Amino acid sequence: MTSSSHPPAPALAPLGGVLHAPKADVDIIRCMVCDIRHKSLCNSMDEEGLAALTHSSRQLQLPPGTTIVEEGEPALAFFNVTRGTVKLFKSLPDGRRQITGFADAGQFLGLSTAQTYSFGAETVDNVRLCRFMRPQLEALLSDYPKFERRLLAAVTDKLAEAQEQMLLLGRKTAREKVATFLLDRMKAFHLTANRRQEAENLASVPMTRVDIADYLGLTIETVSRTISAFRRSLLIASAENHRIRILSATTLLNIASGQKAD
Amino acid sequence: MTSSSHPPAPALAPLGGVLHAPKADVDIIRCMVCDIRHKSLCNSMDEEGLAALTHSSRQLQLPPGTTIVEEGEPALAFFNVTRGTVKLFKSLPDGRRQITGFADAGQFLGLSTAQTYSFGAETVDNVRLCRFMRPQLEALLSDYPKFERRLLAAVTDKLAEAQEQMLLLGRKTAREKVATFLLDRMKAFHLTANRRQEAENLASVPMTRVDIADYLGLTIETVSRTISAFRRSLLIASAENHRIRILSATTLLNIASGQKAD
DNA sequence: ATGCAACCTTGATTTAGATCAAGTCCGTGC
DNA sequence: GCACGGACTTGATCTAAATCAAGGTTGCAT
Repeated sequence: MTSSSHPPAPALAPLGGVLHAPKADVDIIRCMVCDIRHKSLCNSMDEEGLAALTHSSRQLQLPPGTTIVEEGEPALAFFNVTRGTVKLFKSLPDGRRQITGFADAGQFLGLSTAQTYSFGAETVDNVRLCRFMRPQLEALLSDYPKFERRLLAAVTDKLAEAQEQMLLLGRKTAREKVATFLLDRMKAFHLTANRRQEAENLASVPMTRVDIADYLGLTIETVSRTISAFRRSLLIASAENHRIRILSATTLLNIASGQKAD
Repeated sequence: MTSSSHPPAPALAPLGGVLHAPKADVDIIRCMVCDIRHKSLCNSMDEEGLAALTHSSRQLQLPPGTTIVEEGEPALAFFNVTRGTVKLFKSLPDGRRQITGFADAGQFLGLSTAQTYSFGAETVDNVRLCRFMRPQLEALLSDYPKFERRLLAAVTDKLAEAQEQMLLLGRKTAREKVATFLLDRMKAFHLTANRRQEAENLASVPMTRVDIADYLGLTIETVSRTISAFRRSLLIASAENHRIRILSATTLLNIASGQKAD
């Protein structure tokens, strides 16, 4: 079994990275002009609610490899990703790591009922996110029932996703895992991209092979070999900017769901 | 990789199994006298709320192997388990199955934002549960903010559990998986048991080896061999009534968390 | 433009756990 | 009390993916 060690843990910025000095008169309408608002929790808010959201949060911009949440640290804040991709993970004492999910723009992270976070979170690429301190978040939940209901729905969806991922980790082959991953990254790109993609069938893969392996419960070598095999079979092709072009989504879908077809 | 086939699917009772003809005058205080109320969502309710819960739900009693929820069927109801153990699972078209969790007394199941259930659920042993139809559940959420907040917390906890299980499935060895499972079943038994256990260190294991294997992402043979090895090492011993006695919880804990100690 | 470092790919070999194959145990009905 | 069937155990063998081991790419800093 694998024992992927921690990444080099680059300069844990203490989350001070507030975006361009939040001039009150600019920041007051932040949520109202947010371009991914409609794809996030925030779409449950009316104008007044959006003002409250803006007040309750700070916007942060963080470079790749920044720690957002540290496993075991006090769970003080809740985050909404508005740009880029965040990885969530859990680790064993000896360094083995499981990435439990990637949060792309529009996704939240940081919920916890315990005093401390049971998981870690780190930026994959350049990330922008809104941080809500816990008391503020709780006030919002109480003041805006629609927001609370929306959060309940969002967590319920995350749970369904987690169950899907358990099926993948427990019962799929390496080939099936990688095919599933590529299709998921294509879906994520479709949801995330603003402009109707010049070319649809693209998947955004900003994470390294190590991250993919730790997400799929494989080693980097197996991930690399499997992707190479898909490329050789002309199911996918590389594209610029950490993108992969999906040449045959239907075939990948068959593979992902366990039909041995190819 | 495994290909555990479906269990014999015994006589899918159409969920008519209402407990002893619900005489209105008995059923009206059902929730008030419920002995596991304090261990469930329902502990968020005051007296009035409990009456509302009783009104909004029906109590069912189901024998082992009964289907509660069928993957892909309309998500019409939400359930609270009050007795026994339910297994939740997802399947691949070829029959491979992943059990995503066991719901013991006090746990809920059946939440979904989609029109249909993305998972199946089946009784493991004799199960008693309360069924809430979706419209009734939604009314409760709106009428009792504390209940909604409690549900949000419960789903958040389930998500944390799911992440822990992903770590197990993706990165733990067979030995570590089985040790983790046994400890979890001990915790579950402590939470569930009413009388302070005559002897503490017992784990309740009502499910078959097939279920355990499908939960841990292993085969029944590997589960069996690993349990035998633990027994030989005197870490555990069999007990009556589908119970296992944990002889060295600390050693199991070390194994479960990846220290190679024994 | 060059050299380094991180990341990725490919090949050879090993191994943990799957698969195949008998049994054994245990509870239930006759 | 016996035999049938389902659940479990144990052993022998196989294999998918891990591990070990080189290279090859790429992008950035000098």
